[in-house]
Amino acid sequence: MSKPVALVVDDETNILRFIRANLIASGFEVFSATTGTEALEVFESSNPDVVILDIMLPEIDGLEVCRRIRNVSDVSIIMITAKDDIQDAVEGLNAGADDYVTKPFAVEELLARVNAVLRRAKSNTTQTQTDKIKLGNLQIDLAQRQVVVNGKATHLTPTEFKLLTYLANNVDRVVPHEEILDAIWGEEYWDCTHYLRVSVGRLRQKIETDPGNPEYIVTCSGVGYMIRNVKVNN
Amino acid sequence: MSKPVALVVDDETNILRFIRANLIASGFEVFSATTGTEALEVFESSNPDVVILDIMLPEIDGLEVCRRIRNVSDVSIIMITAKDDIQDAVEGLNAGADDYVTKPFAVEELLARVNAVLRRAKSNTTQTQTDKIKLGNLQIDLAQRQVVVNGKATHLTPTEFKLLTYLANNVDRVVPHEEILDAIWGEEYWDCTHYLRVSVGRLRQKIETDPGNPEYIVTCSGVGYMIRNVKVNN
DNA sequence: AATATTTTTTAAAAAATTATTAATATAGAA
DNA sequence: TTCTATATTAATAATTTTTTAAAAAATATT
Repeated sequence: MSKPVALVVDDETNILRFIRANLIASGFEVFSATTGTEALEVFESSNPDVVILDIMLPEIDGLEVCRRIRNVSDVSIIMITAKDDIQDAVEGLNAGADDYVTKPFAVEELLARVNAVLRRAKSNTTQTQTDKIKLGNLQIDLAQRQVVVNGKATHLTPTEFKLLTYLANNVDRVVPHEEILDAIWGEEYWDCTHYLRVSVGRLRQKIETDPGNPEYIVTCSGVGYMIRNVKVNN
Repeated sequence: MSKPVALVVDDETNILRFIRANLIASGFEVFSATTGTEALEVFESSNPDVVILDIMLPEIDGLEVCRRIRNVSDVSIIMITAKDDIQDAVEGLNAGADDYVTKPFAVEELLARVNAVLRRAKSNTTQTQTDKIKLGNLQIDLAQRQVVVNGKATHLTPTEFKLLTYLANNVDRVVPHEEILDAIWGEEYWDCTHYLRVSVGRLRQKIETDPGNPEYIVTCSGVGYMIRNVKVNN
């Protein structure tokens, strides 16, 4: 593999330079940004393996940047937060960060976190992330975030896509409502089966030949949903 | 299923009483301890589903208790830590805790965490539990929540499924009506043998070759039902 | 064998769960 | 800002599952 790519976002240029230098010394290719808006732009173009993100930022704050990145990517994110501000850290994790370090920090600590997070990310991707999942006549293209049903490309909304891939990663297993809600909407939504129902309904409209008699996503009354690897005859 | 068991460890007896009361109100069976040493003893004997653990404890501190429990068990552990002490929280998670709440906390928050942690733990076990039970020509597919009889898959309703797996986990033993009702419907239904009869009837329709002369689920008049591991000749 | 008890079967009513639809709210993009 | 796509919410229709009750069959008891 070539050099890992890091994106560092901090408005204090001293700190930014400092982190940059150390990451480069550790063998990273480093991009940087000093505002939230710039961060999102650079993120698009640099496609980093890890993002190091200060919470205090002008324009769009770090939490918001984190959420937006999370919306479109599973990249590793480490937040930098002021010491003793546990609230920030917790919010960061809720917004989808993988870890955080408190300011001021020793470089070694930051590097250790970065490496730990990358290690975890790597072991996850080798396990789960093939870039295409096939289920009968259904193809899920994880990279392009679209599905191909009977050869026809179909656009899915973010929620629909997450829902479909979650189920697809658990083929032939009834996944309980709670678990799906946990995974897609977040733990605090475990109760909101109605969200799930509406989304499953829309997803069926898009991927099932006859949405009223679903082939792929079958419902298990009282329990949850299961996606089936349907047999096709060719 | 019977009540979930919680172990609460705190040296401040006011807080302890407070948490106890709320957990009991939420349907938990609660054990408690006020020191680290006592906590480890009670843990052994009570075998709880979740441990709520204050970090500040006399004798052995909460972190150490957490580590020692982790050494021998995968039970869910929630740490209670002083507000703003982010270091504690981080160490707690490193020591193997599943979550933490900061003091002072609202009861609702603690209960929400407890339930979230238990939900996660539960969904993990359903995933890992062996995914098939075989009894002669009968296969119970735990992941897909269906039975396969002579190669033909049949869908089961929640009650039917619970009933069948309960019996299957007690092969070749007559399970008394009362016990089944306790386990499937709940202890307040121990009396409702008619529910059981109807359900057994429907289950037989689905799994027996000749429901009138059941091979698998045999009835023991006046006592209960037994599922048999029938021999097949191949 | 006759009677009582227990169990099975059946069907209908009731309850719970799920699907569908449409209106409203929200977020991101032009 | 306004526009567009998406998500949430709520109401209602459809379906599935459970409960209830009663009659028929089987089993046990006297």
